[in-house]
Amino acid sequence: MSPASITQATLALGDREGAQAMSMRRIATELGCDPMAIYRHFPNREALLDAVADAVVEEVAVPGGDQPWDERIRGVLTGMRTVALRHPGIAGHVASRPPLGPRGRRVAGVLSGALAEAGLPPADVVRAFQALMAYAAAGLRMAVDAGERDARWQQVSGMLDGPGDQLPVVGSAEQFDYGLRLLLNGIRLEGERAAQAGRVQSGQEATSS
Amino acid sequence: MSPASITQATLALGDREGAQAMSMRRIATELGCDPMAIYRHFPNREALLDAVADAVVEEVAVPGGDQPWDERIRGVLTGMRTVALRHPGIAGHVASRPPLGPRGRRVAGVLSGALAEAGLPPADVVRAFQALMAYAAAGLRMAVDAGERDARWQQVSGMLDGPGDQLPVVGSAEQFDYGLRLLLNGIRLEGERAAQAGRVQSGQEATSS
DNA sequence: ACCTGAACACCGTTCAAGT
DNA sequence: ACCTGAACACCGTTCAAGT
Repeated sequence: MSPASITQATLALGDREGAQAMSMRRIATELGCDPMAIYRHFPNREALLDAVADAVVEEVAVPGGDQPWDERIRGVLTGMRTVALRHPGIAGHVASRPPLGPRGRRVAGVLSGALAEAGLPPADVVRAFQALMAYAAAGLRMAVDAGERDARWQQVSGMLDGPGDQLPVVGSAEQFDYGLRLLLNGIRLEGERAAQAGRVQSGQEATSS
Repeated sequence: MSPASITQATLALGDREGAQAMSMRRIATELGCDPMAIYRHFPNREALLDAVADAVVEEVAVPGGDQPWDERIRGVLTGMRTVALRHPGIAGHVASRPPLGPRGRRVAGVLSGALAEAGLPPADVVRAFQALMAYAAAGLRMAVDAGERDARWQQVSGMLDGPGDQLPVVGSAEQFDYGLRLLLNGIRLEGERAAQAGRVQSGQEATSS
């Protein structure tokens, strides 16, 4: 009985039987102990789920620094999505929180480094970081909901009278990539503007209108 | 006792005492009836919350068609955020679902119309629509969480060693607007590319490389 | 036939009683 | 001092019993 063993058992239970199986009582049954024993290692259920989410984030492969900044952002965010979807029980919790556990900071570091390299000033790095995390969380949640919760997102496609059957599935990887491309395009533009403004301010003339 | 009166009572209760006050039992107490009476008008709790969310979406002002497409998107999405935050009890539920109730379709119509006007082909209208809804939901959720749930998002600013105190507050309107600008910039670029590709395909030459 | 409320199968967490 | 499990204060929903 340690924080790590409780975390692992909770993750396994969620993988096997879904999010609502991860109750303190069911987890205790899985561990063969009293529900109250868990409270000796975690202050409450939320703290335990945070630990499980952080364990999942550890599986995300961090792209090497040799790749261009946009590829690093794409890699780390699609990695988070893929890894979380391998663990359906905890995916919803991963989506609802920033990756700020000990393991999650690695991910945050990649993102902020890449955004700085894109040319964003420090204040905008924070803004863009939060926008990316928000988008990644929502994309993950759509994927989770599409699988388990309802068919309502499916109606969206029907409403917007596009080319019928060939529309991207809601919450799909392709759908996720498209939104990410929009954001990365927007970030690239912001970075270029900031670089140009910097050049003008330092006395050099801009080369294009 | 009608669906509408139950919906209104639930909304008022949530506004006054928060999300977790909206239990079937508390709602029944508010209405002065048996909890089971509600089930004669709604199949389950989720359906009731959907109705409450839809009632809130009705308050969103739909921008006039004379405004440019990006202003219409900005207007309708910030409107959803503002209106939802006026009703903190149900805001989390609004964030977790697409606005597909009878009233929500108005919002969906504005977005898809604006995206088509931006020059996106039909399949991309659906993709961009979903990306925008995902971002709006996540931004709303950040605002809700920042207020009620935890201070963890606040740590983000601290980690990314920006200019200390002057960083945008997590979940703030300013933060929301920044991410929206990134997306709208990305959409504008996509629309221009699609227009250019269309021109090339129809035999006209592109004017720039 | 319609309506009610007792009962079922759960929750997370507290706290007093045991070792 | 440490640990346990009974108990508290709730859930959403079913269903049998009443009118």
